[in-house]
Amino acid sequence: MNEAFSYSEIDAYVDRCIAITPEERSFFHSILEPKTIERKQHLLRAGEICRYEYYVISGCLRSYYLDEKGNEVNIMFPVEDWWLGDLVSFTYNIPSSLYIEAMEDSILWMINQENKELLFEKVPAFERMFRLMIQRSLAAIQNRLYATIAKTAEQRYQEFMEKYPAIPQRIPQHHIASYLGITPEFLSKIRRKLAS
Amino acid sequence: MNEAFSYSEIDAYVDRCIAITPEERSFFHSILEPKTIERKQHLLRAGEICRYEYYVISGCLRSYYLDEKGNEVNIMFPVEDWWLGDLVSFTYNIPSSLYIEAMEDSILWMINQENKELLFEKVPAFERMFRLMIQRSLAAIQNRLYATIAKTAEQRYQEFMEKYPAIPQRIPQHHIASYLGITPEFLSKIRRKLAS
DNA sequence: GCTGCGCATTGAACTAGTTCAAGAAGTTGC
DNA sequence: GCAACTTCTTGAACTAGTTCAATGCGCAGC
Repeated sequence: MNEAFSYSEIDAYVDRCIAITPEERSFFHSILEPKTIERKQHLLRAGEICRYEYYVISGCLRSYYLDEKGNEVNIMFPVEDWWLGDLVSFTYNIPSSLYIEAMEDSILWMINQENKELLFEKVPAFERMFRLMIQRSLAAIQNRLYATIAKTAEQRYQEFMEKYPAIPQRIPQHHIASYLGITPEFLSKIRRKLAS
Repeated sequence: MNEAFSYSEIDAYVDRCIAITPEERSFFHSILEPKTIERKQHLLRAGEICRYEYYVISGCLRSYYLDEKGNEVNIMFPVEDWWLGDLVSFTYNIPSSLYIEAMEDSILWMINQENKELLFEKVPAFERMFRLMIQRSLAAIQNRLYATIAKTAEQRYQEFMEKYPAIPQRIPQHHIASYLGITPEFLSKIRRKLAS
């Protein structure tokens, strides 16, 4: 295996959530599979079943779906130290409605369903780690929903820039507009206004 | 304890998620505390720490927060067989930003943090049940976010009516407007248009 | 060093949704 | 049976955000 596949980042992630023994850690390592993906390639397409959950070692991706008019609607931009996948598709074995595209060449760990179950069985503490992870996702997406309902696009853009200052250097602006729920043209106008 | 506090609904909920032994079920019952609340009373207010998670045996509630302008923004309308609470406040022991108000006289089971941890320790299967519950919440709120970003208010209203046809009989229309992220006046206009 | 493409910007016309003020209708309290 | 309150509706003026078409700019390919 290539030395780019380091356990140190994901181990640090685990350690921030739960305490495990060296043996448990080895078992965890044994079920992780390495994955590389090139810029512009898709990790998942709508209609496919999401068979893995992914942890980003390095790189930057974009998950999105197509709305009824066929427009891409961006959901998140997973970067280093994030988990991604389509939880619903993964859990219930149903076709995903998401696309996941690499925005940069990216290096990931992945874990399949069967092994995830096996992990929960052997090391129940991981059930907690994944519960905490989902809980954080839930809190984040709740905040985003409330912002979308109750705040103007300008406020949402400013909050996005504060929360993810590094993303705009890695992701084209029209994708950020779609994430914010506005058109690229309107985002451009917001930026002009804020610049003055 | 009043006979209104029946275990049958919550037992059915548990059975749909996990398999447990009679002893485990008894232990689960032993940590449930009964709670009744009258219409217009608050179960939680912003600033308080949410010490319980609640399961609705009967009744109907409303969770909301106040936006920057002081407007109430409705989040959900928990009814029979739903869980509610402020997960973030409950988990991290931080002040909640939510209000929870009873829209009808309601009957609930509640479970506190300490006992929830104890439950996870004694019966790890419950860790799974709560993970599944959060996962479903996550999927639901994701759908709602995408609808809010990519669909018109009219579409969102129609989907709400399909998904929760019983709610409008229990909740005033202006609260539904706030849930949908629009003004009561505009919802009224949508209804007029759809009626014709 | 040109060609073509993806990306950001601009302006004008438009539409979805808001705000405010007023009025009607149903409900609750006493 | 009236008063007070809450809810829903309506219309007119307004604003946030969209759509469409055009322009310019940087940069990758050859």
